[in-house]
Amino acid sequence: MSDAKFEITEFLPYLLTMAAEESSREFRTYYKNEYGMLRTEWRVLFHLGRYGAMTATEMGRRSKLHKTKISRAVSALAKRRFLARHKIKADKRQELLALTPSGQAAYLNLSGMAKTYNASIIEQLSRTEHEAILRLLRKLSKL
Amino acid sequence: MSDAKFEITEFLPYLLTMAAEESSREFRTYYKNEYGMLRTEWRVLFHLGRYGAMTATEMGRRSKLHKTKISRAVSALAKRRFLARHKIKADKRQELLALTPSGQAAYLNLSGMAKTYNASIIEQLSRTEHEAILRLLRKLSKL
DNA sequence: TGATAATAGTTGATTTTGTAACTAACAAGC
DNA sequence: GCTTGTTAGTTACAAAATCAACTATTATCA
Repeated sequence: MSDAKFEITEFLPYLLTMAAEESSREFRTYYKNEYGMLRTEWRVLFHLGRYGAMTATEMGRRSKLHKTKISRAVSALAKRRFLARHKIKADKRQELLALTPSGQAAYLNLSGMAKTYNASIIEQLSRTEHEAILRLLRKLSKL
Repeated sequence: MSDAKFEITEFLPYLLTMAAEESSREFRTYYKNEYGMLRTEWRVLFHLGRYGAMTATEMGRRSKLHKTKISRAVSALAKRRFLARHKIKADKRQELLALTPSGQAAYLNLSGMAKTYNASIIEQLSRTEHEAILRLLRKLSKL
């Protein structure tokens, strides 16, 4: 950088956005073509599959998705029977969201693909690079 | 990773998206609050400021933005007099886009802020980390 | 108790994006 | 010239994201 003109390819928000879009776009074909899911739906599915049944609020806390996005994703997934809503007796406002068997199957399939896809990116990096990148991304994304 | 359960915080498309959103969100306040710009508009402004006047097609090639996005951003910037369109005699389909003085001023201000903002992120990293990250991001974003 | 506030989740209106179709101008070949 | 194909850029419509307002329920506390 020093005092040369500022290049956009040095600007991290820009680079991150491009890299995120590119890598997400590629993975998107899996959940979109095979299950007709949107990204938010895939994320909700993932969270339920990976961390078990939870309420929408808990989902929001974990996934950092806005409640309206979650609400719509849950409706879409419920309509296609990937998840079911269960009433909670103690509090009628809440409902427990849980994957159905076909939701489970979709989760297993997609998360397997995610793992493979991820590995294919990571194998291009050295161990040190990989660790540095995870550290930075986690810090930046405030996870 | 090995054979433990796959965590979403290891999944690069997810981490990149979160980090991109977080870092972009923060910078967005600058061009949004002070100039009422959208991200695409800021990018167009940046490209004109940094690389000089060019046509919309050339802008698309450099910025990797879709022509409809560029078209709309240019309209918005032209309406607010940040840029002006100049006819090209040799080809009536094209027009040269160039910043006006107030567009120049906005560019100088915002790119200065971008540089500072970027430096504040980078200073948290070692030189090796910084280089590793730039390399990965440029590779992933296919720049 | 009963009034007020807070929480869970949904819905609607507005804005922004994405995709495709379109118009106008130029290029190439006959 | 005339037909066909390309290219530059805009517009229209659909999909999605964002933000605010809303309903229903539970919590707080005088």
